[in-house]
Amino acid sequence: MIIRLDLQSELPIYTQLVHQIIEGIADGRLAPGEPLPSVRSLAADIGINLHTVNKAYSILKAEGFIQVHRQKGVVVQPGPMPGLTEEFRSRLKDQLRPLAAEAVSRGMEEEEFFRLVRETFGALTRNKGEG
Amino acid sequence: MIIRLDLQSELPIYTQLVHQIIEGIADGRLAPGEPLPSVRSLAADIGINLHTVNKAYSILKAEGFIQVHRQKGVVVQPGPMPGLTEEFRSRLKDQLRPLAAEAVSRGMEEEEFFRLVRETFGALTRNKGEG
Amino acid sequence: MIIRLDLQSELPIYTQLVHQIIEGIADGRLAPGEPLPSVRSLAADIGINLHTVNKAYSILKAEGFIQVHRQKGVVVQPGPMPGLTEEFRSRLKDQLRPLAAEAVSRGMEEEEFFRLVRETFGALTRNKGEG
Amino acid sequence: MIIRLDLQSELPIYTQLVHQIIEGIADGRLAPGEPLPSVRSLAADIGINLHTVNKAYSILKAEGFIQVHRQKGVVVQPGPMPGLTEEFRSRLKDQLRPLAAEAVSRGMEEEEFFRLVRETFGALTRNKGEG
DNA sequence: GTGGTCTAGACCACG
DNA sequence: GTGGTCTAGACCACA
Repeated sequence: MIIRLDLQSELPIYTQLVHQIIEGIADGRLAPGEPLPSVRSLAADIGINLHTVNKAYSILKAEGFIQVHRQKGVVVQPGPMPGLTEEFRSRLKDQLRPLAAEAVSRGMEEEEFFRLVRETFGALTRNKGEG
Repeated sequence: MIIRLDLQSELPIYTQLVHQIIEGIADGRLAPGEPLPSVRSLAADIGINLHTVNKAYSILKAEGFIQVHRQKGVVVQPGPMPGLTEEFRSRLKDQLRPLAAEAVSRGMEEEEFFRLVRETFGALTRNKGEG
Repeated sequence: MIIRLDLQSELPIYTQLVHQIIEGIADGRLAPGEPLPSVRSLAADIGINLHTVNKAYSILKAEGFIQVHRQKGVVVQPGPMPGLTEEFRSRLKDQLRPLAAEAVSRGMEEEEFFRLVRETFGALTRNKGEG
Repeated sequence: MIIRLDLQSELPIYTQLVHQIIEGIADGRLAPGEPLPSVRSLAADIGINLHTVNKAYSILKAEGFIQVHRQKGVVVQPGPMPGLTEEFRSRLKDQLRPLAAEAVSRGMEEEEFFRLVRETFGALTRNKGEG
């Protein structure tokens, strides 16, 4: 999978990495059980330190998106993905609120906001399973 | 306006402050031209550092959401609010993507995601102008 | 609080640190809301790297035993401590099992095993609140 | 005997194997003098590396829980099992302490802790000799 | 001054 | 070869 990083971004590299991998899982480019590159090789590939990759993997592991097998490697969670907990729904709403608020205060109509959301969501599910 | 801060949040306090004020503008609790508390009084009210309030106001001013007059104080932008630039649309999509991706990975249906977005957006516009 | 580390132990240093701090909370030497040393000063005090302390603090934070305030410092959880989840009970039993099994296979009587457990547990609660 | 392994566990596989066999001895499923599968067959049965089984057997042999004969194979210690050394008592207490401490911090009552210990211990001795 | 992030490089346990 | 741990040292955002 191709990883796109913006080293100038305000977002930490490991966060971008987490996002990219979750995105890969969401749109089907990363299938359950599929192996991920080792921390070393991924770090070398994208030109960052191995510890940064490690941190991203640790987060994904803690959240249940990937599994780390002892001294073997890393795979996309083959079993059930982390589910729709209330904690997640709550976090999602907390993160949507400032986005919606800025859109509203800039004068964005409900219609356009929904269109943007639909596009974003649709782009993930459209190709699902083809990857 | 009541400001809610989470001092343990990963989000910097000044960012939370920026969000809260934009939210206030979005839902109408803060009307154009309405005066905001001075840096000093707001800092004292919510028990945070002067610099923190200052940084939040600076960002809001730079983005055009408020005006800062040397003597007269701080007011919500009385003229045209910052508009729907392509830069904003692009940023909005970039920020929506990881949220949508995690929702999809966790098995959220399009329907529920839209419902959450609608709720969040609606909560802002429902009371608009009444505040 | 005095931290005792065994650098030769099979247990990672950060794990020992986590244990020591939880022990301090359990026996009352560390009261809710009490500040903990900064990562730098603690690392210097006990002669280890700041990252190792950081990892211990991160784990304690993730589990809810401490709070990390932005750019201020670290305090023992002032509110409700992490509770008695089923996940914890399950983990506790999983960790007790091999201990009990080795004791049994070495011929330890139930009576002595319980006595050891009672001593260990009692040593924590005996001085509670005097710390 | 059925061996249960968790390949995602933080515990090394060989440690899990050691635990399982000691547990088998403790609860009577493995009687003194009873033959154990060869390194090769056990490794094949549970689908792990030869070296891993070998390491587990080496530890069990070093501690005195099993005997390894060049040709005759591996048997559960037919003579006296490793006994209740002070070294073991000390290790046991060191391993119980962090468990008790976390339980106390999480607000577990002495009563429930003992109940869990009793259940765990009892589960081993209840069926002893029947296996 | 605080924690957060990132880099670089090392050694070890594991399988 | 893999991830896990530890060290050392640097820069930054935050308050």
